[in-house]
Parts: sequence; C-alpha cells; structure tokens
Amino acid sequence: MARAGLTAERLTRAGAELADEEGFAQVTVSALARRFDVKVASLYSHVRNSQDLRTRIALLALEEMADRGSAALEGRAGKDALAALADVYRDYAREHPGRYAAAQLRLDPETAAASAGVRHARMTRAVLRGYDLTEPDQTHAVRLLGSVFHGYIGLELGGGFDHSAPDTQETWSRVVDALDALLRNWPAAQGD
Amino acid sequence: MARAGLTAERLTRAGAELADEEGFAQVTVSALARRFDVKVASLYSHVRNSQDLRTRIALLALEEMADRGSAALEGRAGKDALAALADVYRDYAREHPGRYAAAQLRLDPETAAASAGVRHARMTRAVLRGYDLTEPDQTHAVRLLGSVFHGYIGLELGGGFDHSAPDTQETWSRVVDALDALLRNWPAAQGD
DNA sequence: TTGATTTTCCTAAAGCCTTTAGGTTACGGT
DNA sequence: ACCGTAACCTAAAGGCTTTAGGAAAATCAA
Repeated sequence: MARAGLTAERLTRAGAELADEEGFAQVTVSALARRFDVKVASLYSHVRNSQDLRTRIALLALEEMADRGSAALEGRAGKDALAALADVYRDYAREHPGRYAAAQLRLDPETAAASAGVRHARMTRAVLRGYDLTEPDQTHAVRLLGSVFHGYIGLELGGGFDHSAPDTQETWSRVVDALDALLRNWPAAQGD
Repeated sequence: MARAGLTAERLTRAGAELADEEGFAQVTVSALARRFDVKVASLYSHVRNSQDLRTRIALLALEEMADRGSAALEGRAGKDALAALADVYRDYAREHPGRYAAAQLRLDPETAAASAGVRHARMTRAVLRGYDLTEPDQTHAVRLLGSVFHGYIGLELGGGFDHSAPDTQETWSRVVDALDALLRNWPAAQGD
C-alpha cells in the first residue's frame, strides 16, 4: 500500500492545525495518527514521543510569531512599534489559539536558548529603545510588557473578559495607550 | 477492613496538595486513589469524574485566594491596597503553584458565577476606588491589573525570568510602582 | 533490470488512566 | 441485634503511550 509520506515537519504542521482546531491539550500522537490514517506506532519513527511532538509545535509557533514580529517592527519606532508588536501577539493568539497555547509550553534551557524565544526578547528590547530607560529599568519594562501581553491574551482567550461590558478591542487599545504613557514616564525607584 | 473516610472535601484537599507537590497536570483520579490506598473506582462515589475533581480544586484555590485578598485589603487603600492585593496573588502562587494553576482552569459560566471569582473582581474594583477613574476606564483598569498579575505570575512561575539578571522581587516592586503611577495618571482615550 | 539496502509503516503487547456496572461489607440508627 | 445506606471493591471496556521486532515500499547499484 502507498505510504503516507510522514515527516517530522508534516507531523508538526498537522499537529499545529489540530491544536488550533481542537485545543493544544487534544494534540496526541493517536489523534495525529488518525489524521494521517496511519497506525500510531508509525509516528514514533519521526517523533521521539508525545512531548517531543508538542515541543516541535511550540517551536513552530515561536518561530511564526517571531517572523510576524520582525515584519511588523520594520520601519516602526516608539508607540507605533509597541502597538504593532502587541497586535502581533494578540492577533496570532486569536488566529491560532492552539499554537499560541503551545508557545507557552515550558522548554528546557538548551531548547529554549536555541529557539525563536531569543528573537522575542530582542524584539521587546528593540521596542523599548524608543523610550528613554536606563539599563536595569529596561529589564523591568521587558518583563512588564511580557506580563501584560501574556496575561491579557491568556485572559481574553480563556474567556475571562466575556462577562463584562466594554468590548475587548477597546480595552486593548487603552492598555497599549497606558503602556506607552507609562514607558514614556517611567517612575524612578521608590524610596522605602 | 476499616474505611478510608473519603469525602469530596478530603479528596479536593488532597488533590490540592498533590497539585502543589507534583503539578496540577499530575492530579489524576488514580494518583489520588493511591494516596488514600483505595481502589480507583471508589473515588467515583464522591467525585463525578476527573474534570469534576479538577474543578473542585480550582474552586478551593479561588476561595483561598479570595480569603487572603479580603484580609489583606482590610484597612488599606490606594497604593497600599494595590501592593497588598498584588502580593496576595504572587505569594499564593509561589506557595501553592499547583492550586494557582488550578485556579486558571476555565470554568463553565454558571460555575464561574457561583465561584469566588466574583469576589476577586470585587476586590480589584475596591482597589481601584483609591484612584480617580471614570466608569469605563475602571473596567479597562480591572482588565489591565488582571493581565499584569496573571501574566507576571505565569511567567515567573514558568521560569520565564530565570535567565535574566535583576531578581524578580525587584522587578515585582517596580511593576507595582509602575501600576500605581499609571493609575494615578491614567491617560485619556487617544484621538485616532 | 534486478538485487541489496534503507526507511517506512505495521502487528503485537505491556502499562497506565478513565469510567461504568454491579456486588460486598462496614456503620449508624432504631 | 438488625437493617438500610453509604462506602468501597471486583471486573471490564476503551483510550493513549511507548517499545520491540517484522514486512514492504522506495532508493540505488551493478
């Protein structure tokens, strides 16, 4: 019988689609085998195990987001850049909730260091170059931006904002405005 | 042979401990049965199913956090209240990572409405009373605070800050300072 | 073209988790 | 003491993961 043409890449891609359609938690070796109409054991020639599969999807998502981020940041600076990067993350999460969830997976240090995660860190710092922050404050700001993006998207995707009134798009712009105002006027360290 | 004295409550509590020790994902009906030295099927008299067990743990965590929050907010206002509430969440997450993870579980609307989640929303609004925000802005601010708390704690717990320099405690205070400054000086809606 | 080699995919099987059905047995109340 | 109601158990089916080892397609050489 003809072969299915399995490949780590094709499996990863199909896994990402599965994640977006059914949720990242539903990405299993078995489900993927069903998609390719192939026996489960066959996948193990291409992917080490279930964890490996999920990690590959995470890396794919990080890469895709980083690509979008780079493109969005080209030729932008200041608030423009901030808003662009923020939208990249939010839009990606809305278009690809499963992939976005995958990207939150905790990677072991070496994998993380070799991943597109470092590009993300660089991009955030690039945005912050548009503001006047001293070095230690820049790190605090990187963490704050990461927290807001990750936190907001997580809550919005999880339906945490479903039962309150103003629509989430409005809040999102106001949050970006607020971050811009904050970075433009970053408070000095408080005396104790 | 003597009975184990199972109860939905005891199972929930033990499940919460299991979550803190091994991670929320490792909370399974089987693991819990092993803890009580009881056959798996026995748990199904007290808990509807695996999902039900996890939901109960989530509700417990929400309740515990709300209790801490109420206590922390008593007699505080303004930045003091903001910092206190922020610390409640962060400290709880650090002490009880599994429970905290459980609290992120997406609940169906009725369950959520009957949960301590509403107390959390009330507490955040109470903190915001210490700042001068119009009604729609207050909602935006509620969402921003939720995002920052949830986002920061998620990243810190996930080890997202492990590989950068300043310690996370320092960043946390600066983030709270920043939020206070921001709320004190909330930017008006931007013209387009 | 054909034979050897490699790679792909399969069968088989063990282990763990979930969930349901139906049977015992311990305990509390009368 | 006895009786009914939990509480707990045995049994079994179904799903996912992972490994071991076999069969067949594709590749490449002579």
